[in-house]
Amino acid sequence: MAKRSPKPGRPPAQQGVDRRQALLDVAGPLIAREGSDSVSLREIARAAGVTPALVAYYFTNKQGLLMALLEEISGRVLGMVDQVTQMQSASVLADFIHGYLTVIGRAPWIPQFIVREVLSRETPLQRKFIRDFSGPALARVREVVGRVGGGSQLDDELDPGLTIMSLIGISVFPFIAHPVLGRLIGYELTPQFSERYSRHVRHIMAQGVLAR
Amino acid sequence: MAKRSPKPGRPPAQQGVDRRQALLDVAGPLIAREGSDSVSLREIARAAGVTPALVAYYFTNKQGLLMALLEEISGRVLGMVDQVTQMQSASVLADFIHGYLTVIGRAPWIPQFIVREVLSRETPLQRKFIRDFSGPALARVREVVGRVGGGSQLDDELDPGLTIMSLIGISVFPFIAHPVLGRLIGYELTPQFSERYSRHVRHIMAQGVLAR
DNA sequence: TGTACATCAGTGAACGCGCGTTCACTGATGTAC
DNA sequence: TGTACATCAGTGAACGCGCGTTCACTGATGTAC
Repeated sequence: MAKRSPKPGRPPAQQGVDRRQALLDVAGPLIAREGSDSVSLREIARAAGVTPALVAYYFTNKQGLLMALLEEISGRVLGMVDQVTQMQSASVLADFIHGYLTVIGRAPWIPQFIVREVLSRETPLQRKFIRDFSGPALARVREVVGRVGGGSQLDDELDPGLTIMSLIGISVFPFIAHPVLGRLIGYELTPQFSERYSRHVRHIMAQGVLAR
Repeated sequence: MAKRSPKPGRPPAQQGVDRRQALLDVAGPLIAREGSDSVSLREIARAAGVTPALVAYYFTNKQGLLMALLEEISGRVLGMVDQVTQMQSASVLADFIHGYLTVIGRAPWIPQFIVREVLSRETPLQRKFIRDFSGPALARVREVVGRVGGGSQLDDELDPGLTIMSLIGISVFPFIAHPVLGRLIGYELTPQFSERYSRHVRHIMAQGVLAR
C-alpha cells in the first residue's frame, strides 16, 4: 500500500527513498507490457506510490519518462557491448550473445519495451535510439562479426547484415513472445532460462553461422 | 480524397465498394504500426473514407474490429500451414519457413500486429489467438518438427520447443524491426526480400538445426 | 408493370469519461550570518 | 547556537481535449401483391 501523506507541503525526508528511480522501476515493465499509450500516468504513479504530477516534476512530461527509460536501457546494453568487445576472447560472437542474454535475463521487459515504443513509430524516441544506441552498437557488432571469433569466420554464403539481424531476432524472441509461448512451450523469464537459451542459440550459431 | 456524401440517408449502391473490407484493409497496417490504443477510430475511418460510426455498425466496437483482423490473419497463416503439412515433401521444415515468409511477405504488417496486440497483454484477443490459432498451429508444427524433413532429423542436442521458438523468431524479426533496421542494414519489406531472407534462414537451419 | 412497405447501409451530432498537463501552494530542508 | 530566508520536494485540484460509443434519423433498395 502506498501511504498517503496526511498533510500538505514538503514531506519529511525519508532515507533510502528515491521517487524518481521508483517511477522508472515501475514504469519500465508496465509500459513494456501495455504500451505507453495504454498505461496512464495515474496508473504508473499509483504503482510507484506517488502523484502523477511528480512525473512532470522529474521528467517534464510522459515523453520525458520514456526518454529516461531508454537511456537506462542503452546504458546497460552498451556497457555490456563494450565489455565484450574488449575481452578479445576466442569467440566474441558467442560472448556477445551470452552477454546480451544475461542483460535481458535480468530485465526481461527490455525487448518488449524496445519493440513497442521504439521500433515501429517514427518518434523522437526512435531518433534517440538510432543516434545514441543502435548506430554505435551495430557498428561495434559489425566489427565483431567481421573478425568473428578472432579466428573463425562467417560462413561466406551468409550476408553479414542478415546474419546480425537473425542473431538479434533469435535471441530476443522468447522474451517478446513469452506471455503466449511461455505457456505453450513451458518456460519462465528467469536468469536460468536466459542461460539455457543462450546455450541453445550459441549451439545453433556455431553450426549454422560460422564457417566450417 | 474520400468524397463526402452530400445528402443524408442511405447512399446509392456503388459497385465494387466494400466498406467493411476497406476498414479491415486500412486498419491492419495502421494498428500494426501505431498500436490499437494510439490509433483512433476516427483516424481509421478517415483513411477508409468512412464514418467512425461505421465501425460500430460492422464490428460492434473497436475490439470487434481487432477480432476480425485476427481472424483474417489466422485464416491466411493456418491455410498455409495446412498446405505445407499436406505436401509431404522431403523438407517440410524448410517448406514451412518458406511458406510462412511468403505469407508475411505479402502482408508485412502481420508480425507487428501480433506482437503489439496479441502477445503481451492478457486480453480477449490473446485468448482467441491461443484457442483458435497458436494452439492448433503449434501442434501441427510440432508434428512436423518431430518427423523433420520426413527423413532428416533434429540435432538431438537441441530442445524441440526452443528450436521452434528460434525459428519463428528468426523468421519474424526483420519484419518487426524494419522501421529501424531497414535503414541501418538496408532492406525493404517486399516479397523479394522475403524470398531472399527465406533462403538465408533455411541455410542457417539446414546447418544449425538439422542433425548432420 | 406499379405501388406500398419493410429492411438495409450509413450518417451526424452528441454523450460522458479519462487522459496529460498545469499551476498555485505548502511545509521541510539547507544556508548565511 | 539561533534566527531569517531561499530553495527544494512534492501535492491536489482543475483545465481542455480527444476518445469510444450511442442513437435517432434518412433515403435507397428489395420484396410482395
